[in-house]
Amino acid sequence: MADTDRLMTIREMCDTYGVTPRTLRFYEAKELLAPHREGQKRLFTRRDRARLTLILRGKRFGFSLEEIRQLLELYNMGDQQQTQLARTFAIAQERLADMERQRDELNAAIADLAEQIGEVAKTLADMAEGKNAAE
Amino acid sequence: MADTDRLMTIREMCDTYGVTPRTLRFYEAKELLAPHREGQKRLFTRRDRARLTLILRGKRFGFSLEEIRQLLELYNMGDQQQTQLARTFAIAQERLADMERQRDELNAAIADLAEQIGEVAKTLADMAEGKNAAE
DNA sequence: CGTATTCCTTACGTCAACGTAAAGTTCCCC
DNA sequence: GGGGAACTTTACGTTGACGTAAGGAATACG
Repeated sequence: MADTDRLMTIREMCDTYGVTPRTLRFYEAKELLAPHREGQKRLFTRRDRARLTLILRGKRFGFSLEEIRQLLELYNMGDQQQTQLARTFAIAQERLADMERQRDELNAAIADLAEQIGEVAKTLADMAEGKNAAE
Repeated sequence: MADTDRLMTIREMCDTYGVTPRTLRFYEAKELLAPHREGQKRLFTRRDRARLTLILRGKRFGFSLEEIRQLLELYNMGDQQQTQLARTFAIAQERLADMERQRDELNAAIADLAEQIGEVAKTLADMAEGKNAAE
């Protein structure tokens, strides 16, 4: 357990997650991360690493950092006030619906693009046989 | 057929697709669209509309306008030179792979988020029963 | 005929998400 | 104790995708 609970320097974080120091400091400034300090040096906890994983995932889906920040609240609420919890719950449900819509559209676009590729593949095959496309 | 072949003004386009004039002019400047001109006014064809649909779709998946421009080439190649066709074909295959990866990640994230939401829903239900979350 | 609407071009402004450069600590090593 | 490695802060720069304002032309309306 000593391993997962290890505190990491900014450089270790960068190497592990493929980001720059600037990015980590930027996320801290935006209150997405909150590393500990030893003197003035940052030390990233297990919690920071879990959050960073979620941040990077969120980014791949086109969420803005601000949206991600709101989602992180959800992952972080054990026993808060009911009102705030319910509000974040609603936000998360909307995001989920968004993501499902996006997935559906993505699947449609994949099918679409695959079909186009198939046709181009045929054209290329014909050309390889020496046929002229203009015939 | 007079309907689908209708030429549309910039305002009709904006109303139909929910974009601003600036956006359409911007896409033209980036060579994503190529509307006809009547005097100096733009008239958008059926082809422009089809392309705009693809542009907007692409954007929802996080493709840059430049990437979208390259994809649009594919949708537009009937019989081009083999070299160029093959190159675009390769690009399209990479994009397709990207999209499939994105879909897979999206599905994982959806499952993830759905689970979190489920847990929060339980917490809310407990609270509604009057139980204290701290108990 | 005036003016109102809709279009146009040109060009500077903006916002997110960092990059990058400058200048200052802290700690380690020989 | 001089240097260099790894960290820090502050602050201006960059890129993509437009927004927005300024000023001009064409058509339509009362």
